[in-house]
This record gives sequence, C-alpha cells and structure tokens, in this order.
Amino acid sequence: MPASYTKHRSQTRERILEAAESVFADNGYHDALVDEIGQRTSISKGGLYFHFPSKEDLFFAVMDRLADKLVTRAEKAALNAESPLGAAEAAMDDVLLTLSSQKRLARLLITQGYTMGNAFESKRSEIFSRFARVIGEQLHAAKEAGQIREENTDLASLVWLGAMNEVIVHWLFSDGAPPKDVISDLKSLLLASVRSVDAEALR
Amino acid sequence: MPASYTKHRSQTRERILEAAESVFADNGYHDALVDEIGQRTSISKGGLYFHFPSKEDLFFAVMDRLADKLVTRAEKAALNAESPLGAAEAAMDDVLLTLSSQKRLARLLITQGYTMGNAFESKRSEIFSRFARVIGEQLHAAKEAGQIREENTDLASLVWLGAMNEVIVHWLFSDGAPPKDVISDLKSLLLASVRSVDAEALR
DNA sequence: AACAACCGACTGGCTGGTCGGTTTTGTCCG
DNA sequence: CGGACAAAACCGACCAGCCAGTCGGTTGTT
Repeated sequence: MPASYTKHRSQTRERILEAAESVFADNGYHDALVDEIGQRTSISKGGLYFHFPSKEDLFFAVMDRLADKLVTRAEKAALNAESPLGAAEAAMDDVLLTLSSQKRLARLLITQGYTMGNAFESKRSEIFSRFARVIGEQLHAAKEAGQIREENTDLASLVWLGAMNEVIVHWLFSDGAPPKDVISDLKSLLLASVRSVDAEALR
Repeated sequence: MPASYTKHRSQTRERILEAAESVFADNGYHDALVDEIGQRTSISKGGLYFHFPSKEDLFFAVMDRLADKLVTRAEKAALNAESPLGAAEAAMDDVLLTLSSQKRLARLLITQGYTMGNAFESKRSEIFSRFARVIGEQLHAAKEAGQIREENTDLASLVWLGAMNEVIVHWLFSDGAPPKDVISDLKSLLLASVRSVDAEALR
C-alpha cells in the first residue's frame, strides 16, 4: 500500500465522520439512514462500507471522536486554573459552555448513548467515565489541598457529572432558553456540595 | 357495553402492562417484539392490538404506570418527615432504595426514555419533570423555613435529580455492586449543596 | 498490471400492524 | 331455564414497508 494513499484515506474517513455526526445528531441512531450519510458525503453506500464495516462501528467512531474533542478541550481549560478546585470549576465551565452552544452535539452525546439496545449501553458508560475521571482527578487534588470537605471524590465527580447532564438535558428539551446565569448557579451549587466549611466561611 | 365487561377488561390491560414492562426492560423499546409480549401474556397479537392501538402507546402506558408508582411511594415517604428538608431527603431515600432493589425497573425508567427517536424524547422529559417537581416542592418549602441557603430551588431539584440518576446509571452498568453507603454519602453531598451555613454549623 | 477506492442496484430478513374469522361473555325474552 | 342474539374479546396467518449490508463491476492511482 503506497504511503500517499493513507493521507487521502483519512481525509475521506474524516468527511464521513463529520456527515455521520450530523445525521446521527438529527435523527438518532435508529432513524439515521446510512444512505443519508452517503448523500451528504457524496459517497455511495458501497464507499462508506469500504471505510467502516457497519453502521454500528461508524456510530462508535463518531462518539469516540466527539468525546475526544470535548475531553481535550476541558483538560486544556483546567490547566490555566490556579487551584485544583478552580481547575475542576474551569473544566465544568468549559464543557457546559461548549455543549450549550452546540445543541446538536449535546443531544447526540447525551441522548444517543442509549439508543442502540442493551448490547451497546456500555459505550455511553465508557464515555461518561472519561468525563467523570477528568472531574474526579481535580477533586481528588482539591481534597489533598484541603479545599474540600468531601471524602468520596469518586462519588462527588459522579454527582457533578449527573447534575450537569440533567441541566443540559432539561435545556435541550425546553425550548432554546440559554442557560446564562444557570451555569453560574449550577457551579455554586456543586462547589457547595464539596467545599469545606472553612472555605465556605471565607466567601 | 355491559358494565361487568370493564372489570375483566382492566385486568387484562394490567396483565399486558406487566408483561410489556418486563419485555421492554429486558430488550429496550426497539428490540422488544410485540410478539414476545404476546407470548408472555398468552394473548395473541390481535388481542394486544385490541387493547392498545400501537406499540408506542403501549410503551407510554408502561412508563406512565411506572412513574405513578414511584412518585406515589416517594410522596408518601415524604409525609412522615418532620421538616421540609427532611421530606426531600426522605423522598430521595425512597426512590434510591426502590430503584436499587429493582434493577430492571431502574434500567427501564432511566434508559428507555431516549430510545424511541427524536419524536418521543419528550416522554422522558415529562416523567423526569414529575420527579423534579416532588423534590422541588420540598426544597421550596425548606427555603421558606430557612433551612437552605439556595435561592434557585428549581435548579437545585434538577441537580438532585441528575445526581441521583447518574449514580444509579453508574450502578446499573458496573456489576451488581449494591450502593449501601453510597446512598448516605450521596445524601450528604446533596444536602450540603443547598444547606444554609447556619444549619451546616449545627452538624 | 495490480490494487485501492468507489459505485449503486438489488436482496433478504425482520416485524409492526391488519383483518376476516372464531370464541366468549353478557343480555333479553319466551 | 335455555336458546337466540349481539357485542366484546381474542386469534394468528399474512402483508408491506423498510433498510443494512452485499457484490459484481467501474474508475483512479502507482
């Protein structure tokens, strides 16, 4: 296989992933038609199946790519913070802002993890675990630094994740109400859930 | 229509709902076969379609029935509490215990709201709103009573709901680890998220 | 020539829903 | 009481639409 193939090949893969993302986001896994992904890509069904063995694999690739993008962004945002707790807050902020500015992505990421029957629920779990880990690491560091009271940082990161998830879902379903101040309220709620009494008194 | 029909009629409906609940819980909406519901009920497909106009309607009926049961239980549990915040805690406790003792129900309720394509996501939203309202009412009362600091009780109820949801999902996907002390840790996290500083100091 | 990349008409399995027919249940009357 | 009648309840073989995946063939690249 000549080397220059691989470049063009990955370009095409990317084009397909892009189109698939939007089709899955619009319709959900079941109602998304492989043919429509073909149309938006101007690649025939046969072409698609040359690059991805099945609709299912394509979907997984889309989800992974999406999670990569978000986690990378969030980690980068966390780097600029001064304290561990600040880092956790920054990561949370970044994810909330990103998702709330891209309704389609939010819908895809949150909603569609479930949509493929029992055999595939684990994919949702896998991706959410990645997010939980990012938060969890910061919380753990914050505990070491005495910034928080909470012992169970793994649980706390789940709580944060779940709360963020639910707030976004709620926003997804109710019309396009932008969660301006909701985000800051949410942050103070979650910070309060873990912050130590000392730190609380300082406010 | 003779009056005595209706009794037998609702019995049969109940039998169908029961079987449908278990089939949907096992397989998810899409992979659940109407024929299998028929088999478990010993009612033919035609019989099912006499009682429910479509698979979709049957699913909705199952979800509504489930939500009814849970909300009723939770409200009852809340009645026995001394304070509003205690009531919120009791309701949370009840739901967590109920769901964690019935994995299949939890899976159905939490997971399957999404599984029917974009047109039906609102059902999930509707049911979750009912739960949020139960929590929200208690939190609001707690605010009036000065038990909590948080202004935005609607948001707080979403946070609680989302956190509970995520913890349960996590438990669903990781093996059968029972969330014994996790529940009490979760409760203290959530209470801390809203409790006023005064109350905190009293602990 | 050889192989990658792509094409698109076709098919095969699947399953919600239908419908003409059968059985059961309740009612009415002689 | 019983038997005739109607409506409800139920049956299950069948149908029709849908769509992921296939495959023999074509085009482009090295």
